Amino acid sequence: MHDGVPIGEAARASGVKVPTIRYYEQVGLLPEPPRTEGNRRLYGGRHLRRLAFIRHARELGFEVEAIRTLLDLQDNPGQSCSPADSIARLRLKDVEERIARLTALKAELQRMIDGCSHGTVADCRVIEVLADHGACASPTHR
Amino acid sequence: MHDGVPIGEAARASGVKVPTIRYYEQVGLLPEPPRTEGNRRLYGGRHLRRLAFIRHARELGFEVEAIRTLLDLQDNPGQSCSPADSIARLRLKDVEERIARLTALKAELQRMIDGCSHGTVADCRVIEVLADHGACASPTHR
DNA sequence: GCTACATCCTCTAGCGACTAGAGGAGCAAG
DNA sequence: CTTGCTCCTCTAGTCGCTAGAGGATGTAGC
Repeated sequence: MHDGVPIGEAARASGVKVPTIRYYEQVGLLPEPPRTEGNRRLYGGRHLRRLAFIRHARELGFEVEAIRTLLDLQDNPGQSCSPADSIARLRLKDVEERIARLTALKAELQRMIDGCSHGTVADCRVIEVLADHGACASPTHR
Repeated sequence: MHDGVPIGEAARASGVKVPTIRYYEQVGLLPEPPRTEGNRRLYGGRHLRRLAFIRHARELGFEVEAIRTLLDLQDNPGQSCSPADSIARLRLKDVEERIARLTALKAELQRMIDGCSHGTVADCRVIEVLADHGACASPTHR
């Protein structure tokens, strides 16, 4: 029965950097852990699990505000999960939109690069396309 | 022969917001235009073309620093275009990586959402997957 | 006990690319 | 001459951290 691990070990265990952990505490995602006599944070299993949750959610691109809501839901498991569901759906929609935009960008960049004759800037396709949107395939990127 | 348009019209013409145009001037992407007696900026064709260039480059996701280089190149058209080429290639690589990551995320989010039984949080798949990375298909997202 | 060194603490400031807002001046139309 | 729009400068805020200063605490070896 020990009373917890220091922040450095929590960082190693979770893959979240030490200052980031303190930042999560500061913005209220992670509750303040107990401290040692010497004022050092001691993280127990509950904190470590919450930290893992946060990290995973951040990896999936959820914003801090969304994670706050998701954590609230996790704390009250009797509620309907539809808020969680809709947060995830919104996130999915966002990801899909990004993919679509980036795919269009990719095509445009590829066209730019493929058309480059490796001469001087004067007849560089990259510069030309940037200067003249009309020379661009997709008028609606971004 | 007129001497230029005010910033609001430049904004409408370019699709760049007024404060953003001023910001570009501040960080040195857009040269300071002449002013009227009443101290208002007046943009001529040269400025508007440069603004369009910047906008298009930003839409393609180039960073301000990269755009600075690209504009320098455009100003000296006798040089080799290989710096422009390599900036564009780096950008393409970045876009490709993002697409790959987002595609993995999309799959994970989809799985989450599809598994959601729309009951309570207690057995919500969304919350569960976030809490337990082991339940996640791709351990290497992001 | 003493020294070295790692780890921890708080606090402030910086990143990129804007965006928002305060507080005021200029200008065109009625 | 007033209304209402556009414009000006300036500062501060956004997001999610990250870096660094300056100091306290903890641990291992001698």
